[in-house]
Amino acid sequence: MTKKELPKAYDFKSTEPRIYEMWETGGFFQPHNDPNKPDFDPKVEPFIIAIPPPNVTGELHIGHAMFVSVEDLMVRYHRMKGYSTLWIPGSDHAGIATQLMVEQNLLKTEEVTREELGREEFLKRTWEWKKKYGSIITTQIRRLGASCDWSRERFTLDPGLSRAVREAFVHLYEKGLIYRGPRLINWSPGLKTAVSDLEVEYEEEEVRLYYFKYMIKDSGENIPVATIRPETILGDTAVAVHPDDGRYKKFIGRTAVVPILNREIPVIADEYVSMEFGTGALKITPGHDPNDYAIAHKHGLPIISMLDAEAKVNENGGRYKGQDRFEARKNLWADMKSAGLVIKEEPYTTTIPRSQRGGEIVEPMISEQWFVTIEPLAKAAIEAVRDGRIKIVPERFEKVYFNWMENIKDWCISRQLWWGHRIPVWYCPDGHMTVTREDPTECTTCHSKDIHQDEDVLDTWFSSGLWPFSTLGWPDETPDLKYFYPTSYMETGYDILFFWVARMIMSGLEYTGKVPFHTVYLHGLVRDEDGQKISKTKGNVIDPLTLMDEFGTDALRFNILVGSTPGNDTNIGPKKVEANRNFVNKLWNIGRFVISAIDTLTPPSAPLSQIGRGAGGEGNYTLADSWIWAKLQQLVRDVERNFQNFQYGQAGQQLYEFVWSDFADWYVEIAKEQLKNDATRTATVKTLARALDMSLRMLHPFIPFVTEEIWGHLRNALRESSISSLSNDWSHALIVAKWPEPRPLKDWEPETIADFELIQEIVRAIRNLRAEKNVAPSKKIAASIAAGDKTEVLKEQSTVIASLAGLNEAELSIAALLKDKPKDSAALVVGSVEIYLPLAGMVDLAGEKSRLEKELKEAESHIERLEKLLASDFASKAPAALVQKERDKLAGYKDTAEKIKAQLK
RNA sequence: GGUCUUGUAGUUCAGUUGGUUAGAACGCGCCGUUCACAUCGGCGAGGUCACAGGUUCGAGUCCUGUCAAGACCACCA
Repeated sequence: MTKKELPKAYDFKSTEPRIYEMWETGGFFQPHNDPNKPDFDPKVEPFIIAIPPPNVTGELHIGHAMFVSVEDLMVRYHRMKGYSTLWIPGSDHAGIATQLMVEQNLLKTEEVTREELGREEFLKRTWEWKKKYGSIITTQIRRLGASCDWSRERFTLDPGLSRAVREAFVHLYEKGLIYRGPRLINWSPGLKTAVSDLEVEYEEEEVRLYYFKYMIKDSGENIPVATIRPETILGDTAVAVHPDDGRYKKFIGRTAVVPILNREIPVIADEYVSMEFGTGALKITPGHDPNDYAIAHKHGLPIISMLDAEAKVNENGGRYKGQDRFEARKNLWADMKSAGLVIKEEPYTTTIPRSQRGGEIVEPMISEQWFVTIEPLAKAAIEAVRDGRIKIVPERFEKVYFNWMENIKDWCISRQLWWGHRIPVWYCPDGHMTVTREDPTECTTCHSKDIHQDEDVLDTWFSSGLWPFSTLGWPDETPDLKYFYPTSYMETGYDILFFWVARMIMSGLEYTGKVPFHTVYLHGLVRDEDGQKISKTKGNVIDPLTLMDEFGTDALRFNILVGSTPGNDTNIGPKKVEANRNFVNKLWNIGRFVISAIDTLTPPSAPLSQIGRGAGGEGNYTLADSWIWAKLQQLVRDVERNFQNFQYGQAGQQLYEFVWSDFADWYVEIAKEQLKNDATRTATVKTLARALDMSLRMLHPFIPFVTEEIWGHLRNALRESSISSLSNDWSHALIVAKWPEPRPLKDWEPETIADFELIQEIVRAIRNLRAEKNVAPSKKIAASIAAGDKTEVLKEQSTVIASLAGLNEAELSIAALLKDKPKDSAALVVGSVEIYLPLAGMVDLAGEKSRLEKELKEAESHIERLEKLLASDFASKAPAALVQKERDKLAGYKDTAEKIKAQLK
């Protein structure tokens, strides 16, 4: 193999597709322990996530990037940990969304409506549409690096999943938990279908409140009533007042007259009516208002529907028949005005129900629909979270979950659409219902062959609710279902906790008897760079594809994953992604450096002594080698802890800081010196390689492409080198490499870190002074250091100190004590170490005294603070180790202060 | 009306069970490019952790209240 020069900048454009192809064709996305294969081992622990299925005709948006990034991170982590890992992908038929899209397209291209086309032909066209555009979203999800097992891809309208839907429906029906009947539901006039309570959004809007007179029959008296929907007067069946209301008591039991229609309706008393609000009297329209509906039931009032499917007034509306609801509102009000029934109208702010999909105002209407009796299902679902079988992360959403579940209402599952699972109920002319798992040929009650299927389809969420098990083969006891169910994590946005998560829990428990997953992880929503909610009208839409084109997938993923916490919203924007692109490039260049060090490694000319600790156990390791190794062990422990606590952002942050601040800024710089030296070269290369290797492993779930690419180069370089024995885990791709396991803290680690930190402080202090005094970075200067008991450590590190601080090593003297205080020098005190830089002739030393005085003042303020602290109850009540730490600090500051004072003399 | 979240540097955010000099990124100022990386390096400025109480030896962190921003649920016509 020839050594290729790696480019200076990481080329994600050519790398990403190549790496993904390698993973996918290499079979790395499939569980290594496949229950369908003969060598299956049931003892290996599975880890599985079912993807939140995107809409089949949708296009990638930032929300997809969010969940794909988080789930891919979880999946890659567990895969590297050795779990038999499966991320099962798929898409959702998305009834309303898809049907609307196809309808609109038909109208535009062929100028036909779906009604003109007919149900069968329309469905044929929709399937064609799905075939044509359904792969766009999955291609785009691949671009994000998703390591899903595409061989197990599912679609909610697949035969298998449709069978699951059928089974679920029949199961509920047979159990008596599904019923059909006329009920007051939310009707979307534009879509001409019922929608569930969840699909209605309430928004505060400025409307008008209309006051008018309800005339009492055979008298000149009236009851004033207010409404925001005057057209519903046409459907009134009562006027209600509070039983104790002195103003209206006398009218209770009398008859009121509906304006214009002159229908006679009773005046009733009900405590629901608030005396304080409005006029204190309420018109009752049971056919078009949920509260009125309840009152009508209580009082046995008739229920009148006065709107048709398109929200036009029907035959019950007299002369307004055929008019649109808003037109009728205007006309009826005008007529009432002429009739002298109008009192006034005024502006009013209230919440208006609008369709989540179409945005139009939803009308409560009486309609024949299918419902699921939800209470028993909800009870079991509440229990599962309460007793800990399901854990929700972050925990606070459990409260939200309980609150919703405890107040849940029956679920309207029928939709007047064509694209979806048709309700598996057949009717015969006598009205018998046949509900079976297989399509029937006759009525099961009267054996009539003249049967027809219900026209409606099921709510899309009915099938999505089965997703964790329907994708695994349920209702069949497939090997996948047996091994992988219940699934592990359910990862999704908190915005669909009710829509989807709650329903999966109810369905899972009801149909499989098991929880569908043991952990729910809820991520936040994506906001723009300034924390603003993303919306098309604001024009701040963030296109993940553009960001990936410009900065690469890894950069986008890192932005999404780092700096966010579970359940909290995350900000994303070009600036941030750019910063992460820089990190990816930094990592790439560390990789280039390490690889070139390996490639140019020559064996030492003489045998080496064995000192120090580091990447390969005992060896010829320097302080820096041991230090970076100790830091790396600490990092492994921190990252592991954060992963266990779902603190992925924190883990990513720590990795970022380690790579850039510790590894690149310090260790790599020192390694440059150590590589020049025969005695330290081999251990340095080993350390470089191992530190890079472990960083790549831990970063892989965050930024899979660049880590895989560097790792491949690193592996190749090591294979050809004399240190190929460094790790036994180099045979496969990084995606299946072993996750670094944390080791307990070793005794030598804290001291090593402390010693190295002293070196860092000395270097920083010198750099600082140089910058302050404007000493040119290229200018090598001399230095004398009085190091006290740190003399030995510092002497060992003299080359390092000299190279990092820009000193001339030949003119660097380190001793426990300096016989003579160098003249005309700038003095620095770092802890107990004194540093003299003879800058006379180069810079003006006049400011030295005041600089030292400033530092003395600072040290003294610390001394004062710590003495106070140690004199307080802290000394007696705080843990001893902590007190000792503060005592040590105090001693350090005192030492520093003494030394500065000596300088000032 | 109920529940919840957030309030930390100019901006956007981290800050794990309370531990005593509060961090990052971007931005800003100064200096620097043969030596892995200008998609870079060095140095620096910038915060009374919204406010007021309380618990504690000790509070950005826990409790109570206030203010501000936001979310969700439920809603009186």
